[in-house]
Amino acid sequence: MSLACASCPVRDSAACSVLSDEERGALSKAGRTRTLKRGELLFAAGDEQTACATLVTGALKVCAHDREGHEQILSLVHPSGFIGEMFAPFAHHDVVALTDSQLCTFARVDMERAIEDYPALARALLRRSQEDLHSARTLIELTAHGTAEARLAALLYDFSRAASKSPCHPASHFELPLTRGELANMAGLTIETVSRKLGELEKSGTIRRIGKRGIELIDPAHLQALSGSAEA
Amino acid sequence: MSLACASCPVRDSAACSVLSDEERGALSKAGRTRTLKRGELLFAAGDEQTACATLVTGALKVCAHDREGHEQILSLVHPSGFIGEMFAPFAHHDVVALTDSQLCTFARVDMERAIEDYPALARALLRRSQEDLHSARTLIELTAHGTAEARLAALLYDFSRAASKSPCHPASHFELPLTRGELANMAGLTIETVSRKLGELEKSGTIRRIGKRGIELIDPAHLQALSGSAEA
DNA sequence: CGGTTCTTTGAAGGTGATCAATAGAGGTGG
DNA sequence: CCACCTCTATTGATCACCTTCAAAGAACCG
Repeated sequence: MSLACASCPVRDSAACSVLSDEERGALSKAGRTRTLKRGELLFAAGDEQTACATLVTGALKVCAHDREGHEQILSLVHPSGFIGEMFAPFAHHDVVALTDSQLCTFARVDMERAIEDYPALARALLRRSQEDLHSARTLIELTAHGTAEARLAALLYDFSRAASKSPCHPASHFELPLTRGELANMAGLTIETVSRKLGELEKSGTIRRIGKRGIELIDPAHLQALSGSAEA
Repeated sequence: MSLACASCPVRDSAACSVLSDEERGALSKAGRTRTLKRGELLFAAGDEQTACATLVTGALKVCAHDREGHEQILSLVHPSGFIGEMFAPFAHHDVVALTDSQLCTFARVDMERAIEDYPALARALLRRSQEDLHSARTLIELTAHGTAEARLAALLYDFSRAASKSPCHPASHFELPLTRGELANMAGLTIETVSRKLGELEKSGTIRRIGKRGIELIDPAHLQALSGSAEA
């Protein structure tokens, strides 16, 4: 294997985990590892020769830009996530590293062939795509309604669950992969409002800020209540 | 064939269009047609025995509800669209008919079997799922930023393109499948603001309202300019 | 025609955006 | 090691926009 699949941290969770060792070995020959530093661009909107990739370590954001250059974050990608618009003639969005990251990249033609050769891979990608769809809809739910406080609470609660290993219980401490500006962007607010509301959440004893990026959940139930979410 | 595939209006565009006639015939034996009247529920959030469906005629909305009962529209489904969370243990969202609709429904187990038996179907659903993902992200882009006018303009422009047969040029006249309240919901605004802004768009000569649901685009370029979108 | 629902229009108030300045963190080079 | 610079975050004051509350008008259906 040209890629270090044997020691890959996402070998049991990425899309390729459904392949047998031989199949995975064959696919890995077509792939290339790549490392990105924080802020580096993986794919650019408009690229015609788009590739796909599985994120191994780090974090990415998928974002659009309006014609005035304002950025809108559409999705975050965590390890074992798959990125790539395999059926579009060109990439619609930029993909940027939020932190230093490692990936497996594949040329589009190779991935197309792999999907035809390995039906299980197509099913795995279908499953992943539907999960991405669900995440996108969750983000719609967060940003469409409610006050600034509710949106921020919902976003933080969502992140705390993403950071947790158990799917239901939120992590009590986590590091935001985002700057304040990116947080504001996702919540549809301004930096200043986010800063103020975080301060209020801290004063009310709901969270505690640790350094610039760290968040400790002191009262997760209250955070969830503020978010107005319908989850149990 | 138990379903009228031969005369189905979406036989060349739905996911099942990738199947051969015999394959489609076999699948259709497992499916059932269903008609819904405006407002009827197809799937309810929390349903454990979820099914899937292809929309043949009409229009659907996918929506979530927060604990106070407020609805949030997450997606619209047009004919040939596929609905169903095939990998989730239960449905996350309600699916409701916006107008009288016809569908082909399939039990989950039958669709799972079909995906395994017909790899081309899995690929078709993957493609469709990625398109749905792109639509969801477009909606995020619409609702996250900009003024009320920009959001409404973007939404209307999006609908006009969906109503058009040619993928790029907007339809000059179309019927909204949504009430004012649903429009407001999708744009993240109130009914009153939508009503006011529609009035302003009409006074400025950008659109014309025809009856309660009809919209005529008088100045599509201006509408697009107001939307702040990055499209060419 | 009366009832219900949806839409339009009006006036007041609040929430978050904007503008502006300060403070802190991280990095580089002297 | 510290000075310096840049980038990010916090805090404050003002204002505009949208929401909220309220009522009247229009469409639909019995």
